Amino acid sequence: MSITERLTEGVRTALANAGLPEPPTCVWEVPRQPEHGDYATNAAMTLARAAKKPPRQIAELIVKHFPSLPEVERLEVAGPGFLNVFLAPAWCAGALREILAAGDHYGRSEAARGRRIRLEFVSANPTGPLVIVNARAAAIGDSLARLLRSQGAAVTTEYYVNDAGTQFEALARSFEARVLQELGQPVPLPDNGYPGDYLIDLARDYVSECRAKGADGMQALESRVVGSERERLEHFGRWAVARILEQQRRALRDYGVEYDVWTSEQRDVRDRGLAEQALEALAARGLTYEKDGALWFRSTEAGDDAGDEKDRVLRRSSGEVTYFAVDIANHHYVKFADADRVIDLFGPDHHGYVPRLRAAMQALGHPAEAFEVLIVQLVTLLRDGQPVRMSKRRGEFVLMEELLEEVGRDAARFTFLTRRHDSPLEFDLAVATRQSSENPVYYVQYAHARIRSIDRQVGEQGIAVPPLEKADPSPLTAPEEQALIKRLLQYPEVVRGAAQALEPHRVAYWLSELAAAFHPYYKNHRVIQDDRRLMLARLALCATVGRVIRNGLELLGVSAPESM
RNA sequence: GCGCCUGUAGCUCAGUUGGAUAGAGCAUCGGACUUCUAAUCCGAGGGUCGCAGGUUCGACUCCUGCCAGGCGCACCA
Repeated sequence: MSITERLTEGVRTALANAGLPEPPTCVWEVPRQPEHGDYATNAAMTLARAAKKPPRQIAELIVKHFPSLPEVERLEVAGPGFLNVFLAPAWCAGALREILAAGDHYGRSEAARGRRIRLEFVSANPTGPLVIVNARAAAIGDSLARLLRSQGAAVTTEYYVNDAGTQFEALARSFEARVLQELGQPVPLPDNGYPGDYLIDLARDYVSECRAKGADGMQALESRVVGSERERLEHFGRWAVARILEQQRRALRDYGVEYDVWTSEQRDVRDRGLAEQALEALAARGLTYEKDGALWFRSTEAGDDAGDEKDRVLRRSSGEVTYFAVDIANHHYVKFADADRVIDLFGPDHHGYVPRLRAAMQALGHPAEAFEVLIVQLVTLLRDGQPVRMSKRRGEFVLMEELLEEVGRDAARFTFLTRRHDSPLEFDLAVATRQSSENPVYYVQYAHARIRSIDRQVGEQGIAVPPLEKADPSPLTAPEEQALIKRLLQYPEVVRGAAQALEPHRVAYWLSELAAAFHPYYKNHRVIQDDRRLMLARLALCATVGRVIRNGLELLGVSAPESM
């Protein structure tokens, strides 16, 4: 049980003893000012109306009837009715040993045990390489998966491959044109084609691979380019998608992001006839109608509050199902098949699409809270203060690989994770590169490296150290030491809060604060010294800080270096 | 025109689900290395929380209306 849970229990007991009603919730916060205690609650103020007593009086009653707990040194009533809790130093120091014993388990919980979560992120069209905003979504999505798993949830991460439909065809046509150009034929790039140089490179690869197979290969190629349109698009499209997907997968792997599932729109949804099945399910609920030869979804009736009060097409008059229809099927039959909660990370260009998808999910019987969409806002890339224009269509962009090369994986991930996902982000490449040594990520990592360095010194000096989780922490009486320990005790609740709110940036900020508490301590107090009892206690404290930094950085997918 | 996101220190961003005197990093200025790593530490300056109302014991946080920027409003995805 966490500290705040214990405190909440104490408050409830006190209220019961005092004959007062219980609050619906008891929210604890860590006050900004140390003199306001280690934890504070406004329970008395929220109770004032129901109890018909002034807040301060209620708080006094809580203090009077509060049970004796080993965690608590004293309680104070302050301000308009705050209840401030001061933790007992001896208990805090003792908790250090429990953290060390918990090891990489510290910060984990079973709060989400039994929850099955499907988490989709990045899912860029397989029509080009990944770019910077994809790196942002990858960092957030991957960290979310780690956070949710740390709370016991069974998370399946998914990359949805949009390998069908209009954009797939555009890619296929563009690639075919590049192949023909490579063969010396002066064919133009189609309208709405993809002009990027990467397709020229791919076409060159394609042709040289055919050539490498000798006469057979070239013959196969020649028969391909004269096939029916459907055959040609299928062949060139599949080939290009497979290559581009492989590039994307490699870039993500270099970034430390691996997926559990790569869903193919064509293979896993369309070929299984799930779209038609979804349309029937909606029709059975009376939520579709025919108009102008097309099949429509009664979006507004189903709760689509996008504001434009328009119904949405599910099947075009041409007979083709829309992306929307396929997506409904994907969510309903594929994602929800083995999950009770579905989370999608979308770009801001898709936010208008969310209400209709949400409406469709609810129409198909999924509770509103079971389907969540996080909008990951755009990254404005600056180079020397000037915005870098990016357009996949015009073939101008900064690749995810280039970002990694310039600023590094850890710095890139940490930077993305120090912003809320729904906040637009400015990323100045020149600044990030030039000032990389002053990036907050290095501040946190350096704290870890310093701790490791102490361990190395201990080893080199031949100092015998018994298992630190059994060390006596009572010599840790300095204010900085007490403050560090109390901060370490907050970690599990920070992680839980971040997981619950789907906000990994909370962990990143908290780690910076932990490092900010450690560095001055390191400066002012020598760990290795003659007083053996004190040294062992400090070694235990440092080991705990190092452990928590490792655990926290792991949740962000950032490495904890042994030395820097 | 309608909808979504954003607006907090010179810059980039946090702000604990409505709490106490609004914070961090960078940048600027001034100090600290004979000692476990100076990618560090100590100190200083810097604010009409876009604007105006409202809700209440209390508002950066919630509501309404404006202003500014970004994005979206297809039988595209």
